[in-house]
Amino acid sequence: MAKTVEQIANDLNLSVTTVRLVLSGKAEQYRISAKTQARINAHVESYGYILNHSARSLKLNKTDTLGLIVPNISNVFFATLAEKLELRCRRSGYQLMITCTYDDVEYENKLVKSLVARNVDGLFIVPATLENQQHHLRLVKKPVVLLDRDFSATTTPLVESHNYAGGEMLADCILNAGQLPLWFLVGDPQLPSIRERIEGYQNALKKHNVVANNWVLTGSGNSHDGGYLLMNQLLKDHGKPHAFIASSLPVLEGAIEALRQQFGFIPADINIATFDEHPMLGFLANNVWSMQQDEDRWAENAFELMQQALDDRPGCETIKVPMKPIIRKRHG
Amino acid sequence: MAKTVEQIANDLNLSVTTVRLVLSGKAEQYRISAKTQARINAHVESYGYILNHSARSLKLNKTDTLGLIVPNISNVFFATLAEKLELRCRRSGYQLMITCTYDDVEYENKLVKSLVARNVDGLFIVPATLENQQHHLRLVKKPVVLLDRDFSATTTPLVESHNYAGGEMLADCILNAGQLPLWFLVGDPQLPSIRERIEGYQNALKKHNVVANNWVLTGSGNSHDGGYLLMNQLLKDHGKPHAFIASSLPVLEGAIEALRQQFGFIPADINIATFDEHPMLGFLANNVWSMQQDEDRWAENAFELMQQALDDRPGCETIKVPMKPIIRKRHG
DNA sequence: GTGAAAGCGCTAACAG
DNA sequence: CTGTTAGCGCTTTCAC
Repeated sequence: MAKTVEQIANDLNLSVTTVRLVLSGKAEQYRISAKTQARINAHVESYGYILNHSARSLKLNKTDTLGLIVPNISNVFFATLAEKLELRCRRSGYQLMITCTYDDVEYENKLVKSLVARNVDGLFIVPATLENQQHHLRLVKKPVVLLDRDFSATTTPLVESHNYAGGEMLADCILNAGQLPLWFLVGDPQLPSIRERIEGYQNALKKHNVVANNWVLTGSGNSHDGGYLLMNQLLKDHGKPHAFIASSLPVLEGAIEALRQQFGFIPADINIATFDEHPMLGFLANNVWSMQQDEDRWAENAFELMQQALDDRPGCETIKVPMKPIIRKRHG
Repeated sequence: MAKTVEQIANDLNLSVTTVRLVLSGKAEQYRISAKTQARINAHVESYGYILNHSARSLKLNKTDTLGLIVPNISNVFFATLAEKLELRCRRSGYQLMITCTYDDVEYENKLVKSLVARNVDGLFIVPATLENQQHHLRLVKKPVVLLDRDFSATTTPLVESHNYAGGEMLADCILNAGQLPLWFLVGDPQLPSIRERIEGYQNALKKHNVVANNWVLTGSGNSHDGGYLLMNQLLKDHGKPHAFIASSLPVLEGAIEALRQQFGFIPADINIATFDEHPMLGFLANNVWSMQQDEDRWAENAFELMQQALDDRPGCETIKVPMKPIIRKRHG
């Protein structure tokens, strides 16, 4: 496996320029003789050639690589988003570097630094906090597109779901089914996306002329354990709920586990709503409403914003992607 | 933001060596004067410094980056594996580059090339086929660790689950519950891992003195749709099953959907077993046995093998990681 | 049609 | 304790 252009040139007694021109498909343009082309092609055929990106990017100061920083990738939403975004980037010749912070703010800062050091051409980031976000924007001189969390205080391009409308729509669906109170189990009330969902929910209540009395239960952490604790608290204080909304799938998982543990089974008459969609929601016997986020459109929009920034056509849009309700009706 | 070491050196009227030594923490070792150190640190404090990895890797011919190629990352197992592996790599100072093939063999080859061009120090690969695997091993001169699929015909290090034992154990569990026939819905019978699971299952039947009569149903594709078609075929040919095993979660999802569609609900008396674990399996009212793969140990072992190869202590082990059964008993 | 050479930012070896 | 220099493989510019 011949390595460098120079080696090929030496082997063939040609100059690097000549070899480069045919390797980069500009043979015709510079009218390299057919014989020379053939010699070079034959050599590559037998020894191979793989361009050295490190050298290229050192020279050109670009890597054709973009970075993605998400909290974690075992979360289906982020996993799907990462996948779609990788596909979209690749379609335009970029390799996407997917990394996770594991909800560690320190780690997140380090990741940004690591990716910048690796000379990525741009960065997609789901920031954990406003402070993190500002840290990144200060540090990174390359294009940045923020995802999922609008802490505002910035003119950086951003893509998120239309959380307010989503919250309202989801609450609306389940309110139409008529059971009250409608609890809202919230994993992480600090996040702007979650706050918007809560506001949407509250507006739906208002439109239905329902007076809520502290039906929003907030806990610590957008996780299985968070949901478990929230549901146990709910059971203890108010008994079996008739209807509830979970702020995310992990929270729902925990909540369901608490129910199972309390009753020995999952009471099928509880109306359940959740943000994010997963085929396994079909495993529940209950009425289930889920609010699906459209990762395809996220990816498309996020890449479009990145492309603009890379092309030096600034733009500082915030794009809100609509969510879509999925309905699973209980039997009978 | 001062950029290069050389710039800092110029600004401060020092030489690059001096600056480098303090930047790389070797100030004490080379007894750089406290004053010089202070000047340099102050400069970095105010203007910042981020090492240029492209230049470093061009010089050292290493990138401190490892590549991971999996079929897709929206599959929980691979997502979790990727996450654990990223953590493990990072713990030893490597950045992991996670990429997906989307089950496209051409794409897989391109990815290998792309990562090699980007000069990764080593590659973790879940190969789609034997041909792919051999293609990669021929092309890649860097260390490779194979994952999940033992097409054999190689002496390359490999990590997989102990699929035979897992298949046997899972079948054993559900056979103890006593309902026959015990169907096996298989998404992708070509894969060596799946074949081993089938063999384990068959051995369990033998040990239970059960004579099976074509209870293994194979379809096309390890996917939701694959499972859906398999279950519909089963329903058509043999009516409602009493017990079945799904070869993976996507297959199970499809199978459950078919059941729901047929009966309007999921008959809770069907005994269900599946490979791979997910908290949402707890949403089912049925008896559910799942076989959990231990991603932590996968990550640990895979990195260990990689480390060995990077250190030039070859080794050509195949490591089989045990699986663990999770049992969810139906109420009452 | 082909060649020669500079330089991207870093590291390592050697020189004082 | 600090400075100088060559060179990693590529691209670009200019020269013949």
